Amino acid sequence: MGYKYNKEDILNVGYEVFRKNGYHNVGINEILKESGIPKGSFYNFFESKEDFAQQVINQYGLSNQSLMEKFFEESSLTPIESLKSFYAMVMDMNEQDNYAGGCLVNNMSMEVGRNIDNLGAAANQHFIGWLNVLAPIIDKGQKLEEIITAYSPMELAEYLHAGFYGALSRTKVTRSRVYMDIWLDITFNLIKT
Amino acid sequence: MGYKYNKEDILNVGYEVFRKNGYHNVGINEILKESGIPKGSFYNFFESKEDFAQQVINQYGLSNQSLMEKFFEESSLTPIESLKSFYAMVMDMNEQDNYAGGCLVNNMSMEVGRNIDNLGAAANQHFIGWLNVLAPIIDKGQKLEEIITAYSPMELAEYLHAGFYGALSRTKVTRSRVYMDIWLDITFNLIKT
DNA sequence: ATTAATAATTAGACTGTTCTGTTTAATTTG
DNA sequence: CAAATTAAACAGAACAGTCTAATTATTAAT
Repeated sequence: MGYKYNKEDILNVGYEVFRKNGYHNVGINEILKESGIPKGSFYNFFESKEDFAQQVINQYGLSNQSLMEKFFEESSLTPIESLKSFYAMVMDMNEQDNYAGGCLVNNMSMEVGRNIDNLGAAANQHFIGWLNVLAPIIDKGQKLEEIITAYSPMELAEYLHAGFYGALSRTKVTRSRVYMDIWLDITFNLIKT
Repeated sequence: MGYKYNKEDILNVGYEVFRKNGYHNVGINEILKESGIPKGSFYNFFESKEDFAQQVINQYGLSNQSLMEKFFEESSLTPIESLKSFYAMVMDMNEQDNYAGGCLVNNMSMEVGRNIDNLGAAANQHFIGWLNVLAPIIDKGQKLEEIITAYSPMELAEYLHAGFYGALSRTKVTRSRVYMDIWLDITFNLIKT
């Protein structure tokens, strides 16, 4: 028999709350209230708010990477179509969320990436992990002559990554997916052979 | 003779501090300390922290729009080269800043754009203002057959805008302009005819 | 198997600091 | 002298984190 609470439940609450409300805008008490655990238990599991946030980032970063790997493994489409359908799926998820949260790792990276070194480094590490999932798919697409070869797979992966997050961030204030859809259309028209 | 302090000095301090450290991470006391004014004077000029931040956003948003307009007016390059050199200039400025702050309006839009409506709306308004500076230049480039015509000037403006901010945000955690430079190269190769 | 000892977890009151914003009085300007 | 501004003490709430005690789970001994 385990104890009453477990870390993962608290991390999941942290994920949702941080993603929607940011880091400095969220107090520990909000995490406690949402997860129903008392303060003593929280500080038994986590050293500090910063340590907690780092574990939240790591949990989401790794689970998102698994999701990406699984998506591309299971996809029966060609590389470029597979990539496009991946972004379309993420965009659908964001629409269902009413464009409220965006990506936790990107939000954290922007808000505290330069002020809290550990959190910035964690965010960057997961970005690199995700890019390393994209690059081999792009490589395949290039070898199949679906995707332009003027740039390396990693360069194009960064290009997709940056463009997508730029477009995603626009949805936060426009509350519309219009330009995110256009981003997808333009990007995949431009990188195809 | 005016009084001892004026709003613009305080707004400039707010610009620098908010840009580098965010909104919720910055207390009024930090603004007071940096600008050397007492609390009473601050609340004489501004209704609240939120009101202050909104005026900071508006001042920077408008001044950046003027800077853009002036840049393109004075540029002797062709439209597409003019656009590219504009982004190169902004990238240089960001490098000189050691990738520490990024764009105030974008940062605010990301951190509080969805939680503090007034600030989100202000950020979005300035984004639209900037896009409306870019679009006519893109239009000219299309008419000169320098730029692809498959997408409208506004669509391409959003594409540049989103991609640039995505690439810019990457510099915050990588502390390197490598992929920002690659973004510039890829983007302008892809949108040229 | 039961019990005793130990370790981990739960619980929430409490601390000291920082937060935004208020208030009242002094000072400066037109 | 009247209005605007300056000045800083003050208030109340929220903040991250600590502390002591209680309960619960695990391990060791019998």
